[in-house]
Amino acid sequence: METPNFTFNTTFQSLGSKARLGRLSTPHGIVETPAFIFCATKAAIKGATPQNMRQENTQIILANTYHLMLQPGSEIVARMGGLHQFMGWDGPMLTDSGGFQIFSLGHGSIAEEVKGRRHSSRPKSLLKINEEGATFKSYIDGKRHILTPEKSIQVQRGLGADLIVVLDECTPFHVDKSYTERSMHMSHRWAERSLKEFQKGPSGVQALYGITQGGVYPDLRKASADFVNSLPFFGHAVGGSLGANKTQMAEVVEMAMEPLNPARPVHLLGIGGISDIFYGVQQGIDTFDCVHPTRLARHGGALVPLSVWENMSEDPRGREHMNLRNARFRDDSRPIDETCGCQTCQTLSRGYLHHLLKAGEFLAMHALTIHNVHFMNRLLSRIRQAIALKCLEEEKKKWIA
RNA sequence: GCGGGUGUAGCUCAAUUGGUUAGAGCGCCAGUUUGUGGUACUGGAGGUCGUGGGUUCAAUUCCCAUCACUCGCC
Repeated sequence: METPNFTFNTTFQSLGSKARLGRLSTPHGIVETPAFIFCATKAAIKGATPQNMRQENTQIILANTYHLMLQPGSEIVARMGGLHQFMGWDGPMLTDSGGFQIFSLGHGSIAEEVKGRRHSSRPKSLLKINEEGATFKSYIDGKRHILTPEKSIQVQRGLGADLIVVLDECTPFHVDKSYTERSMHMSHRWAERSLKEFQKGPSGVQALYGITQGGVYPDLRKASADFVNSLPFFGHAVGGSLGANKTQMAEVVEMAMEPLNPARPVHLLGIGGISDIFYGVQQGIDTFDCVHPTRLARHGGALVPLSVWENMSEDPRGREHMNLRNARFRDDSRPIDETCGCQTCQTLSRGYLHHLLKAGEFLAMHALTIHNVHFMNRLLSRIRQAIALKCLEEEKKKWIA
């Protein structure tokens, strides 16, 4: 399973938990893990430039196969020199398989159900799913597309990210065990087909991640882990339904992680809350990705550590961000977080950001995105430091209550 | 000065032949956002229905007066 130009080494293993430090080496650079991967869905971080991302200490970003295959198409990106050159990001990069979007965007309610939520009125665009692959309508022009495991790998090859992922079916939370089991086996067959297609390509250019399925069922999670362990994937991603709430998610992550081969890096798909990251790290997760930090920024939310609430004499329990749209920030001349070193906190006040949000100025989203990106990179950096110093529990108390 | 029109939530407007706690959008106040269809979703506060009379069991609704704004004509 050695993939030329790609290596993953555990540089430190905690004794108290499964938390570990690692070095994930790619042709575009090294990622110190645990690390957070920001979502540049359509080859763009919404509201920030690649320079902004580098300036705020970003190690790695991700782009979405689903969106890019529809617009502008992987051929265009390939002709433009691949994603790195296309978007001006020369660091490590990952693309997902497009599987999740087909189900979450297509089924309408599944995205919500997957994460234990409800209500959605999106049009259904998923037309058919069978052994061959998934047929869906483009949300852009209604054109029919078929995404097969082979096609997903081909598209990702054209996009040219360092780390790529096998196509899977993301089962919604509400389905029963028998459906989850059948779906898991089909995703396994898709994984084998993805791997076979992957091996037809040039070696040493990209590394492939396999995904563990099994929903909330311990025996299925074990079977799926055994399966991905048995194939020569470079890394693993924890996928499928993680349950209906945070408590169940913790249980699922634990049961999914336990049997996975520790020699390979493990990515937890789509998770990015502060408390979730601490939990994941303690279960041995090496990388996370989530739209939360950047989406939250666009809605006026700034991620903050506990000290911010303490400085305002407010109860910090359960809070991970401040809503700068709140009227109480109208005449607050302090930065979001006095201890933050980001560009936004160096120059802009809460009161000004509040005004920008109220006035609908794009600058608000830009400034908050930069802050949240810096925050996540700082958080993960502190977590790595704490793991090395064997004080992760103490560190955690500085970020969440 | 004469004639017409309009006055309902902070704003733009709805309210069935007069009939129970007068609605919506936006705004405002707050909450939610976890493998991103870029500005979504949920909840909440807020009205002496221009003012004063009158008719009626009952008036935002009908009548009179009055004020404000507005259009047209002398």
